[in-house]
Amino acid sequence: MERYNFKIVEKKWQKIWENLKIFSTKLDKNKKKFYCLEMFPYPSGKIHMGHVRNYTIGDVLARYKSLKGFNVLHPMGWDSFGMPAENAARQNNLDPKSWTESNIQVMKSQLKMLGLSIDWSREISTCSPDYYKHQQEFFLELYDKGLVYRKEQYVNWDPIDETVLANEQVIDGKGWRSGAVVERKKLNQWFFNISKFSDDLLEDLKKLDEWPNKVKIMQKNWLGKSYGCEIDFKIEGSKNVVNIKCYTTRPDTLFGMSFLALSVDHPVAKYYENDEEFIKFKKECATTGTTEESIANAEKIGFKTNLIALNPLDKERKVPVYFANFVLMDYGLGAVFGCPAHDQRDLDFALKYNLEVKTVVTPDKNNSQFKVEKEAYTGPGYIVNSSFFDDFKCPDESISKAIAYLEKNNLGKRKINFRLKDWGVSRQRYWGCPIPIIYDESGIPKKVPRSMLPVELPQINKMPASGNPLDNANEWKKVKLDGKIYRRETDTLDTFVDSSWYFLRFCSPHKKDYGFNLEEIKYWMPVDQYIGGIEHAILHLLYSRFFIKALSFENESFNINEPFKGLFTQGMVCHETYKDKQNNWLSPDEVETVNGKKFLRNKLSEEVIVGPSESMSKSKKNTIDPEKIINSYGADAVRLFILSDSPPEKDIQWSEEGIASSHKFIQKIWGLHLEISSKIDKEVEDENDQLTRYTNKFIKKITDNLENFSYNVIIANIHEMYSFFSKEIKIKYSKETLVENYKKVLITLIPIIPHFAYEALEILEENSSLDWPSYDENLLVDKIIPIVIQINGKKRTLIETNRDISEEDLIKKVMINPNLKKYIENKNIKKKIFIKNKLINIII
RNA sequence: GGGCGAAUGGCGGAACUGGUAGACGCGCACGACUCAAAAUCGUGUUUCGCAAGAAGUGAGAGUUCGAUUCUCUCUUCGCCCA
Repeated sequence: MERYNFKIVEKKWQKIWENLKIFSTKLDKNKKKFYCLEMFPYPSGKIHMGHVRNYTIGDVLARYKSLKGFNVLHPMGWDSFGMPAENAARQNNLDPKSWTESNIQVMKSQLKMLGLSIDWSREISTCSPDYYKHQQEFFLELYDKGLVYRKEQYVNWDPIDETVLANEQVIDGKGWRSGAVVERKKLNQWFFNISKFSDDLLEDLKKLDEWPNKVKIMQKNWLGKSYGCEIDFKIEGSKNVVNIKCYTTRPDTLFGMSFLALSVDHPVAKYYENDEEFIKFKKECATTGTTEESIANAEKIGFKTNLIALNPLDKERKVPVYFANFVLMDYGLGAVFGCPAHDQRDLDFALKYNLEVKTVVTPDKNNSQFKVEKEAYTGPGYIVNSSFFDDFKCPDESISKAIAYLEKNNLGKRKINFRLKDWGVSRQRYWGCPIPIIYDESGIPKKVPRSMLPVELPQINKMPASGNPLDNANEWKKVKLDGKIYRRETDTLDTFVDSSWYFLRFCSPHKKDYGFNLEEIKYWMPVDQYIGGIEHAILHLLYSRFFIKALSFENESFNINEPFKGLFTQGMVCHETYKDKQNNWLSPDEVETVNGKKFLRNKLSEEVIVGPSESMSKSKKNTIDPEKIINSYGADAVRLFILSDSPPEKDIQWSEEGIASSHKFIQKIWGLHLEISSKIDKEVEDENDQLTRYTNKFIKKITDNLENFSYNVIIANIHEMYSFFSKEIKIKYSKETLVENYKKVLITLIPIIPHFAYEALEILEENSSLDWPSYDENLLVDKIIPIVIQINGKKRTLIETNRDISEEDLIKKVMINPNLKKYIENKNIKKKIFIKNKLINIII
């Protein structure tokens, strides 16, 4: 048998597809469009198995939709700005641009090896001025709409590297590279007013019925809408401070208040700026870090002021006012009242500073003895010890009645609050999109005129050891405009901005005067199916949704609400982990299997410690290089395996046995192919229709499973098809019948193993246009079917019988069935449950 | 601490709206080919049992003629938020 040579065949078809430009797409209003998009990669060096999985899943869908007759847009680009390029450039003594560009070349050729149906004529790269020019235009557009503003915010500052650190670069309060203790530093930064759209972002989630529920819930929690109340507290003890406003979601526990806590950044803090003790306390707070989690886990500490807050419901109750490290200025109003009995954080604080703990909610109305001591009670119940709030049902009734009371008496105001904060887009980095802003001598910002866009990054030869090169690019920083000298903004945009609109750019990638062509995005948008990792469930997807809303804000011609109609989140690719006796990680290449046990490849006497299968990562050395695998097994085998073992939304375990078996299977269907294509055409009398019936069912299964993303089941269907066909073709069929069915099967294989399928179709001299095969509903139903016979709900046997048999006729058959005799004989039949064409259950 | 999800053979997993549990693959066993091995092909493979049969989808209950599927309680694991 002639073996299938994937090396020749795959190269051949990739070349044909490229030369014929069959994947390049044009706007065609007569055809229904389908926009299939996978999250574009960061060009980090080489592709990894995660990319292979992501892009294979997308390619299956794109090729399927295209065979279905859709006008498919399936583009690819590069998310090519970002910190790794700066780090790599520092390490290798070169500049981020050339590092990035050479990575793109490598990864592009690797992606091409996979045989993806990508329209490469639409390729974009976010670090190209052709791309970021339009991003700068959008920035100015949002600026004009009042959606961009500047304010001071704290950043993590590394005093040794003289650089701003992202949260993930701060490890145990120290800079990841320098090890220096990170400081909190206030900087003027640019913000997008995403919180303006909080309600829209929340409301429109309801429309996204093709998104995983999980992602919608995560976004909902992130937006964090809460219904509460602003309460005005009268303050005694200072002539400067007469009142402080607090936001609370639990005004019903106001009678349990025993202190008021302020953020150290609260406006009231200015009266303590000269207090040495306060300065010391503020410094101590600064070491806790800026993430919500580190604040939550830190010990609760406070600084007692001389202020006294009056409980608005009972002026006789006066409580101390503290500054506390667990109150954040950017949530609510930077001030909260503490009710220790019903909030664990408040309770920790109260116990530390010996403050009153007054129980005001009881879980049980009849239990007057209930008293909170070491553990706050946050569950439902009834209000107690609260004067005219007593007996309110907690929480729903009590909260709404409390708010109503406070509003009526002018003590507070109903208020909705969101957890979502505005999006800080300034990054003190070189390798990002320059912010198109200049400052005059007095520091007043001014937009760079459109005619001067793009603001291009200055060329550098290598990254300096520390600091941002833009700060030192004196020539670049200086701008002459209308006879005046301006200084450029040296911050660049967060790379999440780059990826917030790239899907629009794909619709008109070559348009010079604007980021997109309205007619084209009206045809292509929204993305019908977006595919990527769950790690982007919140930020990237939320920012993209915001960006679309910001573009459509005050712009009626841009009437897109949501960028992604369907979302699919694929699982990770995992592999076993290996360690030697010295506890060093080993890569799969260093391990050899002998008789089911794993040994060191170069020292077969030493057994390897096999760890659990974990997501592939360089640090655990359990990565597999896709290029190597493609070279030894072929792209089709890789595609087949990456789809076969697990549902696409779950994690998959990469295994050597698995990929080898996929490769073998392709050889096996090639054998089937040779057998069918070499059949001699003979007259066949009385040909049965089993093959045609089977093919019909097969097409239905594949089609249904493609629609449901049950790609792993499709592979199982193909295995079944193989074994059915190999047996069935031994029975006499005319070549015509054989080829007709087999051809349909081959077309369904195109999305999965395209090179193989095209090669096989070509040998069959099938030059007609390729359309997704339809199935005949009539042929899906069999005339003879098995019916389950149950006695007392237990399956006893199967009876093969005509379809649509009546209950009476079936009972007759049951009665004479020898296997059933012993169960029914001399028994009283109490009841019969008959489900047509499925089963009969006889109760005795 | 809260939210969401999951749990099916030795392993990955399949099972339509409650109706034949374990498809398909891996692994394993046996057989064929071979001097032998690899490769390939064939057969078998939930557990207990020689068999008839019985048990069986994390544990326990419930609804139902019938539950992997629906409800409740619990256990373990994963993810997200804190």
